[in-house]
Amino acid sequence: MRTPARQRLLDAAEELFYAEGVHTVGIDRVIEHAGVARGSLYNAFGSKDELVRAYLQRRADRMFARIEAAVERQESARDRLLAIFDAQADWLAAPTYNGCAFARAAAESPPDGVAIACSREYRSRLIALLTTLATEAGAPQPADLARQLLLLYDGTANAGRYERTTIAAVAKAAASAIVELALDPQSTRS
Amino acid sequence: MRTPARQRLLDAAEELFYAEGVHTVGIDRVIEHAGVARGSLYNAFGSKDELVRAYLQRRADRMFARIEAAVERQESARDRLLAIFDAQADWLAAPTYNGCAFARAAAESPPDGVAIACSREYRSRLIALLTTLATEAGAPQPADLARQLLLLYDGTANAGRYERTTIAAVAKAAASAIVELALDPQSTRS
DNA sequence: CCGAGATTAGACAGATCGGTCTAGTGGCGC
DNA sequence: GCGCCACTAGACCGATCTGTCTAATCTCGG
Repeated sequence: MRTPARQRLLDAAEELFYAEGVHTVGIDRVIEHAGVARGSLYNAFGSKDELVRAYLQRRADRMFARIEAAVERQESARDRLLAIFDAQADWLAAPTYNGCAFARAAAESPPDGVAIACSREYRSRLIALLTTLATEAGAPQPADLARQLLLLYDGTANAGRYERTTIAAVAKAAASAIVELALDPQSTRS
Repeated sequence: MRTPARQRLLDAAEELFYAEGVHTVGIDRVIEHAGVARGSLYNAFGSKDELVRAYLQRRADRMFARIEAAVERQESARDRLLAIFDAQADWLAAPTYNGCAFARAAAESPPDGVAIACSREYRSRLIALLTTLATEAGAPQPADLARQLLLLYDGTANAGRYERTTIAAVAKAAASAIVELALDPQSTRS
């Protein structure tokens, strides 16, 4: 156990912050749940803000990796463009799902807070990925298609807080319709 | 000025809560901005939670009224179904727009908090309205279409916090595509 | 074996929070 | 004119928050 403190703190922070909100969960809750002393937190991160930043960045990396894995799992350009909704469906199926971590953290954050910055970065990464996939799928206006799909992705994450049973299927159906019309505006549906 | 206190409190609460977040803004900020004594707030509302509830309910009523007005402004069933995005475009155009008040308040709220309850109610009202409009438009599965459109509505409200310039047009285009395919699955696009 | 750095428990400070209470003031109906 | 009620200003309370500090303990490299 050479460096368990920082790791355990991150795990505890992610669990509590995501489940209950960044603002609601205090330092004491985090260190108690991590089984770590108060000083260790400030030694490792310096402030709560930095802990929040580390939590969001690690989560962004993990989510992005899973999205990319879902993309790689598909072969056709069209399926790859829709793969982000497969990853999202997995998250929605988890019993601990509680909406988009970034959207929720950003909602609590002042406009210049760390959560807003992390959300912006995550969003731009998603837009970049979706735009690339849309281009590869031959969309006439890949940037617009990417933004449309991101809207759906955002909305699904939010709606998932209220009903989690069938919303993923609804989202994917809507995404398919958008992609369909963007790629084959003139043809009939299969 | 027979009853200005409650009114001024609600106005101040809406302004501050929406701009900066329910949790961030304390009682002192609200009463200072309203120019009202501390006791008046507790005389009128009893607690901060009740002030939040009153704020969200009044906002829900106003937003819903404007959505319905936008619906009435349209004649064709298809345009009425899309009218909610016209109302949203108006909100997005306001310089003070800061995302969906309900989603943001809910993000700060514990699962059993008032904000979650208010959000649920607002969402169900929207779903009911959209389902009715989808039925009138002749959608084969009006409930699914309504949920798809609500996803887009949610996502647009969230994305509007980050880019407000052209997102409304992107959302309406996506909504049009969804409606198009839901109502005329076989025909070609106009 | 010993010393440096990480870690521990916990007291402590300063600020802010929601909420209560009191005393005084204003206007309006009767 | 008088009483009633809303309102005001502000002190006050207990809880909670982030962050600092101290002193003891543990671990591990040299």
